[in-house]
Amino acid sequence: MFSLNPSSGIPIYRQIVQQARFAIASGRVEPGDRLPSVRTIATQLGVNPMTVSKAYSTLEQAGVVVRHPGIGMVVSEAGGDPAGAIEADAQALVATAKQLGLSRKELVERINKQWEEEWIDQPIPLRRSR
Amino acid sequence: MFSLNPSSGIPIYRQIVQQARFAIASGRVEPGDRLPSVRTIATQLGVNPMTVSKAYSTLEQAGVVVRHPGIGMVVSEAGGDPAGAIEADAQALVATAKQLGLSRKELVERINKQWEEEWIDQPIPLRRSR
DNA sequence: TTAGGTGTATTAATTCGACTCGTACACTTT
DNA sequence: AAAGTGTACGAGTCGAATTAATACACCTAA
Repeated sequence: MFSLNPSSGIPIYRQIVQQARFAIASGRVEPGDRLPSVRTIATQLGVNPMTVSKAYSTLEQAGVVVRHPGIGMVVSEAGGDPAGAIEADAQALVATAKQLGLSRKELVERINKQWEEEWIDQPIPLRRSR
Repeated sequence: MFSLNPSSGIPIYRQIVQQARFAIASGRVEPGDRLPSVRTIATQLGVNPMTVSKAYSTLEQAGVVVRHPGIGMVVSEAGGDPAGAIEADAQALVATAKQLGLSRKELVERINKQWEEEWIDQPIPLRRSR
């Protein structure tokens, strides 16, 4: 279910997060399904359990997954509401834009522009430059 | 013209960049005006000239300012596109949104919503240019 | 020409956060 | 209990970002 791309430069725990998200988005895993245990994945990937745990914590934080003590991580009903997770970023952006005197319209334009320039994170990572 | 907030955790050179941008956005400094010399600011803030230089380089890179050899840094004609200042925030937001599987439309909606709710201290009175 | 101004290339020291891992622990199921 | 679940805590490593010291190239104005 999970695999690593060591040469990607992308942190292990993020690769796990991405792949889990992709698995859910594609329907390969459905709400109510259990994800593999921390140790299962850790052994499979040759990685420390804590690293996998960090990935799971991230997913839980995002509401993608629910922790069931003694059982494991289960995909949540909605698969997580994305809106909450971007709250902080959105807030920062709007605040800065207002300080600079940008209009709402101009800000939205900027977002649209950025949207096209930006890559979509794929399960198989790509090189990002800045 | 410039001041530092040591407890903010924001790097010195970025504080300078930010303040210069606000000064321009608010009309306190206009296109054609000269910014204080590197050493003037450095002395005033008790900082190394290179730190100020880095701020200026950043501004030049963004097209906010033009380098006049032997003279100094002068605010460019357009004063730079204010939208450039939110580049970083916009990028972060879009990246997060995409990772969460949000559509462009949904993201824009979120922004609009945030725009209504948000009102934060605005350090500097603003003036829309152009 | 030269004195005094401009910004900066180079290099190095330092800080700081992200990432990973080892270990031990609390907890639930069976 | 025994065997499974996830995790708190701490330490180690690594690299990027930040700041500084110094010396330099350049332009202006007298």
